[in-house]
Amino acid sequence: MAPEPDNLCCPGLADPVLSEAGAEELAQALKALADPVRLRLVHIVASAGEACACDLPALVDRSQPTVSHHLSTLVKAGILGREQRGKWAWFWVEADQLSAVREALTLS
Amino acid sequence: MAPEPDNLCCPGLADPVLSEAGAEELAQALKALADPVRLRLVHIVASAGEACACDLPALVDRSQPTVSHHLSTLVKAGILGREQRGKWAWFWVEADQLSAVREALTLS
DNA sequence: TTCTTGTATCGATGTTTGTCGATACGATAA
DNA sequence: TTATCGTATCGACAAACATCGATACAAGAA
Repeated sequence: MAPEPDNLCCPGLADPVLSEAGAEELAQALKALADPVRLRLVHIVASAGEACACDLPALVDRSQPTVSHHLSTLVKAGILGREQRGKWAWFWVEADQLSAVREALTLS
Repeated sequence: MAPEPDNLCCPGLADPVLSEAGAEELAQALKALADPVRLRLVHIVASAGEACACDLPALVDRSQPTVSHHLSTLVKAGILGREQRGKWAWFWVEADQLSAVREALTLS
């Protein structure tokens, strides 16, 4: 396959541009965004500034448990913030985290 | 759950910011990027400008079929370009597609 | 406290996905 | 042509995931 273990055919190919750990972390954030329902949830919340969970199942046409699971995924990934207000759960977009993902996708 | 079918508790929540089809398409591109091995492949290729497939299995520590499968996923998503040169397959980053993904992640 | 209601968790299921060994395809070399 | 070698495809398998119904939890209302 390759000519030699450490005599690569392409120059500059040995530099660890993106570490294994860094790739794992970025992939985790991208995975949270790489679902059509979650993308729509993020856009809906972003366009409203804030949104309470009560409206979201109807807007994305999914069951309440499914939406809850997706929201929890997005919160865990740091893309959405969450706050309980009375009996309602409110969500907003963590713009910084989204920017970080965007910038991590900027290659040299 | 929600107060009324079309009397939402949050203003501006009914606008279809991101269509279902648009979400599906963007999710597809993000899914192609949302894997640590594929992310490292993209970064390796980007840092070298071009890379032939021969070196990549060793650099990402995966078998040749696995790397071939990942490269094919990235090419299908439009993130990598591919050209056969003699018996070697060469890859490069399609910067435009990557920029498009980045921009699609910019909310308002 | 008891009742009501919004949200999260549990359990199950069908689908997708990352991975590899074996094998087929393709292009150069002999 | 035949042999060699780089790459893609096939088949299989385990792990991850999206989804939902049922149920548990939590917070206000009565």
